[in-house]
Amino acid sequence: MALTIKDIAKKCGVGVSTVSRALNNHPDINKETREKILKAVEEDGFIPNNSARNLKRTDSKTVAIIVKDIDNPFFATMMRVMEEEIHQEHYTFFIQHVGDKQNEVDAALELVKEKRLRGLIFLGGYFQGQEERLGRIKVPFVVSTAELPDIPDKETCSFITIDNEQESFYMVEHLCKKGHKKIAILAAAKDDCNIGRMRLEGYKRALAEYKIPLHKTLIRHLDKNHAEYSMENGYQLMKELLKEGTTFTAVYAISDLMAIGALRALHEAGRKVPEECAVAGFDGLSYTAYYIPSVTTVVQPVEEMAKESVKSLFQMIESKKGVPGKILPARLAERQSTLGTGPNASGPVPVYNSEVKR
Amino acid sequence: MALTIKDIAKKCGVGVSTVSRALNNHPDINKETREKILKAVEEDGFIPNNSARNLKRTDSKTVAIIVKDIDNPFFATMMRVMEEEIHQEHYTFFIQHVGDKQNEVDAALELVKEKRLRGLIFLGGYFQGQEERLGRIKVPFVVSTAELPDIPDKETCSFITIDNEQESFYMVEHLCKKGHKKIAILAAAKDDCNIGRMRLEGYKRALAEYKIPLHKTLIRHLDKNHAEYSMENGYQLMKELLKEGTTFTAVYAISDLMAIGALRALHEAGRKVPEECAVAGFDGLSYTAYYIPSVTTVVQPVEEMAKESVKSLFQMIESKKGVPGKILPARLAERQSTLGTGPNASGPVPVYNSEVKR
DNA sequence: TTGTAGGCGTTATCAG
DNA sequence: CTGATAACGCCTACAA
Repeated sequence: MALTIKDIAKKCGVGVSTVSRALNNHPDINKETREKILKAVEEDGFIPNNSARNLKRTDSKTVAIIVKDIDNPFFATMMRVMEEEIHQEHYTFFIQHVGDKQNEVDAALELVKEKRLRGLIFLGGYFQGQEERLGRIKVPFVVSTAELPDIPDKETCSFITIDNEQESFYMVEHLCKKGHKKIAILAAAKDDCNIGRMRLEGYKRALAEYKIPLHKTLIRHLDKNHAEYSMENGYQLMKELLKEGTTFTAVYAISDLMAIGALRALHEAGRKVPEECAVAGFDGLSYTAYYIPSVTTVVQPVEEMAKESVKSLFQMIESKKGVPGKILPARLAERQSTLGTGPNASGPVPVYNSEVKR
Repeated sequence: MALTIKDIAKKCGVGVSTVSRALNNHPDINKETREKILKAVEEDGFIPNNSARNLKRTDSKTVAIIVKDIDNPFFATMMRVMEEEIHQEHYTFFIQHVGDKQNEVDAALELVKEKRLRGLIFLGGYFQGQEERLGRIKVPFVVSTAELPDIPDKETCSFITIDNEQESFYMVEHLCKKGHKKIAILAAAKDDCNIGRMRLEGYKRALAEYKIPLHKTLIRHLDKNHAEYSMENGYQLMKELLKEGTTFTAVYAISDLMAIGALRALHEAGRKVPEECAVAGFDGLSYTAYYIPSVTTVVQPVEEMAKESVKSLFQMIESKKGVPGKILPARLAERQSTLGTGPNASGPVPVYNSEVKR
């Protein structure tokens, strides 16, 4: 079997507790003893068994991030920022992925027990209908980039998100103000009841407010079986729309990836963007700033969301009280894909746009 | 304290071992007893403590993936494929991220002990000079998308990668064959000794083979302090090059992200691609197929690499013998960004390219 | 089929 | 400052 603390103790002629003290930087230990032990540890390549440690420990100064959707293109950034913030608090942390079929709350429940977590952050996931389960999590947690339902008997939880409906509304309003009246939307699958639906709602509300009738053929839903907000799916949706020949002067994709797929499809069909058709996305992926044409989009405040998530978590850990959820404002970045478009446009579309903020 | 197996036992009026048996689907247990127990477990929301389990267990049917660089854009795909493959073997698995400063091998060593892993896969990372440490990993492991140095006293390890130098060579050769003589390269930081250097070597060799003298000003290195292969860094590098006014007819970026940054910079400078300048990348990110113009690149066999990694791992787990490392061929995808370019070009550049394979 | 007891590798407690 | 020893929660002989 592998090396244990006992072996080290024996080798150094000390008791196991002394070794443990050396390993954990306890103050009450002779300097030389400590060094002798650490040297032996180094030499033999001894590694303490974390399972045993966690089993015994009550306190861990550890938090975890539970990530539901690896693919989500801005989770990488969020994780990096969270990592920094958590380290600043002198906590250790780790990231746990949960698969498509796994339940994120179950994973959390296990982890809290296993690792003696002080708190955790959910990155993505879907929590409607999981109230009861969530209530079982005994440590504070924050749901990041997703809505959190009300949880009976649970105080120390919070959420950070943006107002998907409202931001979506702003985007469509932006198009309306330019005078667009035929605005197609590349939306989520029909039965979606997550952010996809919210963004669609925003679209509908904006049109209503601007007295533009809804055209069913301009609302394109993803297929149930290909429901990812991917470039490929955006591409396909756009192609179908083009094939049908319905007129439209603007396309709003509920995700940047879909917008890019759409742009590709438009390009291949010979439709010039933005001159002949405006295109807008949602999310604020950095890709969109580099695309040609650069893509108008709703930029999610990624860094801030990450920071606020961590902040809320530690607030709860320290105060043992809940903190209210936060809805952060996003930023509409107008880029070339909608520039100078629409009946209300005044001048020609600028050809180059180094001046457009990336 | 939280619920334990004892509480459940007491509640059901049985012994702890019976509960354990129910929990672990042991065959020798009365059906009704089992159901009674499971019902109680469900009711109380009991969750076994994994630390205790792992401590006791010797064997776990678990493998782990250790990911070094969250940002790497094709790791997401690789992870998904690996996940599928590992599940097919009826193993459980999890993904562990290690931070920039953390050492991946140390993380592995800990994990093996803690979770009683049967094997693990490193995704990314850097292993030169870590031979001794790697030798301490007592279970089989595979290094994916990175080189593995020779490890004394360690049989059951392997690697999966592509030949970065050779593939890079092919890409540059491709440009040479088109008649390009002034080929700029956007390369890694000067002191890079990883894939960045290999790709640069391939560039040099290709030029040598085609009797094209090296122009120092055409070799643009990333700055040490901004060494990521990012769009932003590619953009900056390209801008500098353009500013200097050196002539070139093609740009080869050692990563797709940098290529896209470069394309953006060229666009903003009014240089038409591919008409006035060819651009090529490396990696095969799906994004390149949707960019306008679509980007010629070296497509890494992502799926295959993932599958082969898992395959090799299980081969080693089962046979307890090492398997030789594999170097997989990549595919050069010619797309619009180099189409019909160079002195040897025959016709005009096609305007649309729905026919170009995405 | 079920219960009891011992031990997995640590850490915490408490004497020394 | 140091060393025994009892947990931590679970699994697994072994006995019943």
